[in-house]
Amino acid sequence: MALSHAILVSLLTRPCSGYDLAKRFDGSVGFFWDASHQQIYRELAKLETAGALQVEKVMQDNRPNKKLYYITPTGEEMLKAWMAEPVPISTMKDDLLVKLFGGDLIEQAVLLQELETHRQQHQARLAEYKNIKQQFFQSLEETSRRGIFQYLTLRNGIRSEISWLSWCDEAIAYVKDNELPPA
Amino acid sequence: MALSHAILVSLLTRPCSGYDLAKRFDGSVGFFWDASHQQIYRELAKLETAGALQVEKVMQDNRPNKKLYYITPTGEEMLKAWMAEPVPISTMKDDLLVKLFGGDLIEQAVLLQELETHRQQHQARLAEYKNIKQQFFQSLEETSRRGIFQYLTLRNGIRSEISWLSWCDEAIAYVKDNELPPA
DNA sequence: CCTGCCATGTAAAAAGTTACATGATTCG
DNA sequence: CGAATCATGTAACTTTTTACATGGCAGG
Repeated sequence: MALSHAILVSLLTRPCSGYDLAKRFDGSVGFFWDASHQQIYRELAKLETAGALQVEKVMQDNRPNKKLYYITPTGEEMLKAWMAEPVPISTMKDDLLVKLFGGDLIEQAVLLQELETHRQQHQARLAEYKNIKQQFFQSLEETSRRGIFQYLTLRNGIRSEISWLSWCDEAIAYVKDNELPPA
Repeated sequence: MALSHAILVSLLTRPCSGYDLAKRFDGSVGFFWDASHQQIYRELAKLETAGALQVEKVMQDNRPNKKLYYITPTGEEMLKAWMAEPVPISTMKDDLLVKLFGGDLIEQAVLLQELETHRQQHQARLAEYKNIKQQFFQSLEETSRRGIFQYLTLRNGIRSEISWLSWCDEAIAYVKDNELPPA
């Protein structure tokens, strides 16, 4: 049930439409929670029924009308209640590591290609994160408390990508040059 | 459908029962894939129907009988076929980061407690990983190729936990002492 | 003219979670 | 004597994924 909380927390910053939310889950919020637009629309409907959100229909010319979702006091209470409860540490699910575990089964060139593609994707994400940092967190002294909390989630993403990059290098060195990973 | 692949890759090392598999998904394989025993039993039945696995019933005294699952050539082909296909980089879902994003909503003492609990859990995982390294990867020169691939997945876990620990320190320093995170 | 953006959803299938269910043995 | 380990599953429910569905406007 944490998708609902991710939606609520995202709506704290600024009320928005399902479409906008979906884009956020592809950016900032997407650093720590992933959701498709289908999930989001369904969850928004549920949250509205539960009284956690209020909707305002916005008529538009030249483009489809949209629904703006606002978090209600009830919604904020729900979020706070959840935040007060301890949550378990997240579990991992990573296809690439499953592959690597059986890495000796396939042609090393194929595996190498895959590792290099992944390395590139992590690099791209890191660049994106650094970009956001430049754009929104130029001066931390002037950033609000809420902003700092959001910056901390960004820091987590940056650290994670750096960690992945170094790991990819290790793995690539082994597959490519048979270089043993560090002890 | 990647649970099936995680099971297959795990059965490459050694045929075993659903119960044993569940324990592995709580340890070594669990570093990169999480699954409950219910899921595993269901998936094993499916894989058997698909011809990817063969079962041998083992009668035992003093303890319940069990079913040993072996991967078949068909199963190995399925796994290889999947491994040859590129996989997307994994998406993240982390409750703690959702909480942190809205960190200013709750009492800082509560948040601090949560961060410290998580830090402890990451530390425990790291210790576990290092333990496995000591036990099974003492000498990499003498480790088989397959073993090195498995070691690489362990390295990923170790790197990830180290990264989390440093991040927790940053977050704790902010919540506790109002110390701004690094730019 | 075609692609992509804006904007909303439905429906079916697959995967994952939670709760229930059993029962002997071993260890402290 | 009680808890943990071994060993297997079923059933109901929730969540996620994948595919389908629509339609106007803007820019190259």
